[in-house]
Amino acid sequence: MPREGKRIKGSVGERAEARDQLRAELLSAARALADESAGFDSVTVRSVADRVGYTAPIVYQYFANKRALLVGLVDVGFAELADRLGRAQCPEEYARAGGPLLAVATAYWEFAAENPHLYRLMHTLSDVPFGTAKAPAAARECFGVLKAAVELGAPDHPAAKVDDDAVADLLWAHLHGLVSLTLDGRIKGGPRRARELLADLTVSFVGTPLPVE
Amino acid sequence: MPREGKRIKGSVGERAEARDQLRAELLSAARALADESAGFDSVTVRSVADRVGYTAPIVYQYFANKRALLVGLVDVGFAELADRLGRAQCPEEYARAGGPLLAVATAYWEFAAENPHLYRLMHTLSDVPFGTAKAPAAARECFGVLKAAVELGAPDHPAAKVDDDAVADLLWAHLHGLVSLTLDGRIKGGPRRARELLADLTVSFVGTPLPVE
DNA sequence: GGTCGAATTCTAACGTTGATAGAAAAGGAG
DNA sequence: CTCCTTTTCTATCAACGTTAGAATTCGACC
Repeated sequence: MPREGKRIKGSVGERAEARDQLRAELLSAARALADESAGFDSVTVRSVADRVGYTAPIVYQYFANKRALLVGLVDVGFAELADRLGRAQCPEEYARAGGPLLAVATAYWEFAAENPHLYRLMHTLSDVPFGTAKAPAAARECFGVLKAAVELGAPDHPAAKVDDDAVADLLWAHLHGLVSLTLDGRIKGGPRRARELLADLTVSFVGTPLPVE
Repeated sequence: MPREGKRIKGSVGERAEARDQLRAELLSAARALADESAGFDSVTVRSVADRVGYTAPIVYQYFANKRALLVGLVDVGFAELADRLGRAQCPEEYARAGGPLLAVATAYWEFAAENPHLYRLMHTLSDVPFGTAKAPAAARECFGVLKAAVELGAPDHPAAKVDDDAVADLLWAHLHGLVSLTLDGRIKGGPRRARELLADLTVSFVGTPLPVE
């Protein structure tokens, strides 16, 4: 869709708005290009600019460099993931899915399945750490949902003795591990079977009774 | 270290040997460059060739393209991981580490900690699937070790009902998830705390007794 | 309403990268 | 000593990220 108005114009307020919109269009363009071809390797600065009807240098009016553009997309990704997880975080969804863990795990899985390239980018782009502070707000939000689910769904997990966040960290790691290996084609049987494993992941996470002798 | 003999020479048999050695040197050079700077992004065909005392086109005498060179390194990585896991797979190590799962998990963790860039490459380079067949032999070997450990260490895992490999798949996913997030700097507290989580991962994997009421 | 100035966008170019073609050089075989 | 194969390099290409500076456009002010 080549731009119609082409140049950004209007009063100061209108321009600020138009600038925000073009920034968003650049992000969408990059995302769309990654989806249409095979991943973000084939997304070039020129192709992104082309798709919104501009030439390459326009990108640098909105992002410091290509990497910043991709980091912008990572933020979008976490925002969408947070939204999806948030919608799973309510008693109705907990009940419908069969428990807090399953509800949250399913939401996580579905986001990754519907946005494989974006998901991969979110974990491929290094130096976007979010150990504690400095993390994108959306990422902390995601973590919060996982933590809430874990407190209800696996209150007696052994990792709880490490600290308050440990169990949620572990759940995130488990989800990411399964999703990541699946996207990489490293789980035999593909997404279908991996989806089954996801259910058992949550089952084992709440704690399996040891055989009583 | 610029080459000394420079040109490959000698009788037919000697040349085959020398070719194999140069191939290995190219792989080592790429690996070393990744370790010295920050990851494989800064590894260029020219820099690899330079490091072994040749010019860029030499690489294409040994690998179809840059990607093939990196895939070669992935194979090296899985071979080393298989070796390390294999050394953990014996009754002595099982006992020393506190069970088969801990032994295997520790070996996995240590490999990743000592070779972060290579580990990342092994999971970043897409289209190197090993769902079932076609997988590098070393990767199947790794899986075999995990499977053996799981059969001893978590015989009653709920995922066992999916199929024979399900529990091992899950363990691999859990290990990869924690390692991967740690390398990405996404676990607060860094490797130190993540290492603790690893222990609890295995504890919860064998099955936590539910509180008996 | 015409002019000024700031904002926006493009053209042109640079250095680097992966990759290829073809020339050059080197060594074994007869 | 000459030939022929193998090995290696020089030169070059197109594509990429990025930047400088020119050109254009439009709102604002007199």
